Amino acid sequence: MASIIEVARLAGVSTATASRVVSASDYPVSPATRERVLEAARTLDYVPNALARGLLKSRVPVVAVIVHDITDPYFAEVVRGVEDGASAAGFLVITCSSERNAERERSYVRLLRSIQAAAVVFAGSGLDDPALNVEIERHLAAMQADGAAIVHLSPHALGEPEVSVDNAAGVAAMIAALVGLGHRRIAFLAGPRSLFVARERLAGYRRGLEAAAIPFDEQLVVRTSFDREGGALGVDTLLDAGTPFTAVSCANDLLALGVLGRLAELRIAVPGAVSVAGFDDISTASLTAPSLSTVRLPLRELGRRGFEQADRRLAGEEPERVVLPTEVILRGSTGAPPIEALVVEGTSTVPASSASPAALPALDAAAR
Amino acid sequence: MASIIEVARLAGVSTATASRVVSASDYPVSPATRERVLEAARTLDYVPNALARGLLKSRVPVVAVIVHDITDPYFAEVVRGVEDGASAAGFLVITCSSERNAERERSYVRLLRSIQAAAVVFAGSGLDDPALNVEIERHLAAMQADGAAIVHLSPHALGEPEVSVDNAAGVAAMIAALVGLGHRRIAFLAGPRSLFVARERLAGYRRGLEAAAIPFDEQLVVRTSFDREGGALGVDTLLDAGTPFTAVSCANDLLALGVLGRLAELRIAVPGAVSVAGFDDISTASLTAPSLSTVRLPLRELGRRGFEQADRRLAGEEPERVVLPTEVILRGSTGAPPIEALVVEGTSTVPASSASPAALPALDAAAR
DNA sequence: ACAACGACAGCAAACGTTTGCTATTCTGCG
DNA sequence: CGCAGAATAGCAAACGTTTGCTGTCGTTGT
Repeated sequence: MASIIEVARLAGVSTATASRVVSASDYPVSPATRERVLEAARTLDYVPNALARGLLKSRVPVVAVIVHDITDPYFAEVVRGVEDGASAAGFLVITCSSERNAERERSYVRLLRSIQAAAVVFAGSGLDDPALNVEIERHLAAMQADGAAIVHLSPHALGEPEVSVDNAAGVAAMIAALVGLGHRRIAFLAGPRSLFVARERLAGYRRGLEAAAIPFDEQLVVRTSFDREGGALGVDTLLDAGTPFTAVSCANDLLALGVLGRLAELRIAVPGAVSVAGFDDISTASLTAPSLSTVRLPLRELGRRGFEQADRRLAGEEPERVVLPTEVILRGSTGAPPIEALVVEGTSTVPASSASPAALPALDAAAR
Repeated sequence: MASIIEVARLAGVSTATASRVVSASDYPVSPATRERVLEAARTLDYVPNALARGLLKSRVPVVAVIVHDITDPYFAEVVRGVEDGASAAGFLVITCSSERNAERERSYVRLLRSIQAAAVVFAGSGLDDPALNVEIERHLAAMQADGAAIVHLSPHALGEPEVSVDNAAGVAAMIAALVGLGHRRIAFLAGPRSLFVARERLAGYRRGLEAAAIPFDEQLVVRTSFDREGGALGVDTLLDAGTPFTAVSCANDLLALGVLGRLAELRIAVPGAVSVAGFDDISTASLTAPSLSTVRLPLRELGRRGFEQADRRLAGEEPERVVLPTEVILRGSTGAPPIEALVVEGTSTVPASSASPAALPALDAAAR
């Protein structure tokens, strides 16, 4: 691998001059000399060594996006948004998937710090591992002190994200829509307790309930992992608990997909017996049977703004907090609650714990 | 950001000794000294500078995966496979999405070369831009000469991939399955002409036809982009051409998803009027309505083997070519062809170009 | 004709590591 | 008691850049 020294030698100039030519500095170099250097660089297939350069400049033109799970379409879409902006601005984007493992996240942050990445964008929320978070935050602080830009797209241990989506309002809006359809007993699959974003969405659920003057029932919220398995498991948990419900709202689409799957296995009609709603509007949502009602998040836009924010910081400008709006999309998986459920709800105010399973009359343990 | 010099000073040792401690070299250092250095490093929050280290060692413990499209589940799954292996071996994985843009791919390769990544895994096939490919190959050759491992998971400009999936056999098997169901007029959505992998799959289609002694009809293959839009467009093209068909086999699932969507819009029954088959078995495939028949690829395994291969090369061992098997998964989107079509096929051997549109009797331009 | 200045080129230091070699200390053995 | 040799520690060079400073022209203005 040719170095600038060889380029300089071949061009018959000093390394200083050669450097000034190849790095497109604004230092004056005569056209003739410049041409000779360029020619030499071409001949030798010269590629500047980013390490040496970064060593000196303490910054490498890379923006990293840290995601929880690279197979989750939510993150894929956000990454693409970041790419939209970053590539245009001459940065290269690298994606790091923590697999929801705080230790791995720590490793990535360390790597990024040690290669002096210009910016790191956290697409997912914090991981709630106190010990490791302390370390991660220390790295981030050090990077920021070094001039790097750190941007969060979700709530995290240290506070509010720079750019985000109004999760709580989104869920609340979906709850309102469900209530509008006639539902009163709405279960909520909240995702993992450890994810900040999951907590926000849960808060949205409570807020939505409150707005409709429906009492919160702990029995109706179940916490699982943020994936399809979690959704299936959630259905089982809900059914086992025996508390009646006519709709289940999920903290993300993957959960809802799992719910749909499990419900289909159990031959429970959607939306006939139970309505199902997701959150995120990943591309699969419109393809399922029935198609999934969900809350659309401007994911790509979120990524784009995330980069914008980073770029702004790099330029020394003040950050500017932005919250993107969401939109409820009603598709085939939601409908009016079954008649029996309405009757039960309408005629009595049975306490949740002792309510009859009238909302799902056809269901008993044997059916599963 | 504390450097090793400060650590050494604080510990009261030379940088050499400090380096030997923090880099876990096997050079002997007395326990007492070691402890002092470690303590100092902890106090100062020392993080080794990967740039300086890489500058000297000419290798950074990073394996990069280059994909075409980060939102494509196919690639996400492969990346995850690479991560499985790489993380275990102490490498960090970074994903670079070229967006099928050869120039961007070139930039990534340059970056990777210039940061001395230990390995780069190409998940997708080559991009068929001769000029840029020459440059990319030059970079790769230089990296390899430098000790980096380059692994291809798909056919590319310079030849066979180190690890791959038997694309042609997979498609051929699907064609055989379709033929087994009674289909004779099978269209093929081939994806873009410029993708090597698309060509392989098209070859599989021809081979499958040949095995069933069905003549190849150029009218039945349509080339589009490798995404949902391509699938929808493919349906339109096929219908416009007027050549009858009872099944459409797609070169990937995204195309098939697009086909399913467009067919639903046109109210053409699947599999009643047309059977649809995909390729890849992305996770969405089992969730659509009807669920998608497809060819399952061991994607995660592919990624895992890809890393294995890279690791082997890094260790100086000989590469070992491996081809992973595929499996046909028949779900709800395929079935027997409609009766009318069978009659037409059975009673006459009308040349393709003048065949009546009997295979899709309910269809005319007005319907769309 | 001379001073002053602008345009260009080169020297060498610095970035933060690793490592070959040399220097020092200590141990144990003859 | 002297010495070989093991066990440690340190010196300094090297990796490939960038850039402040200095030096050398040639040109312009008076």
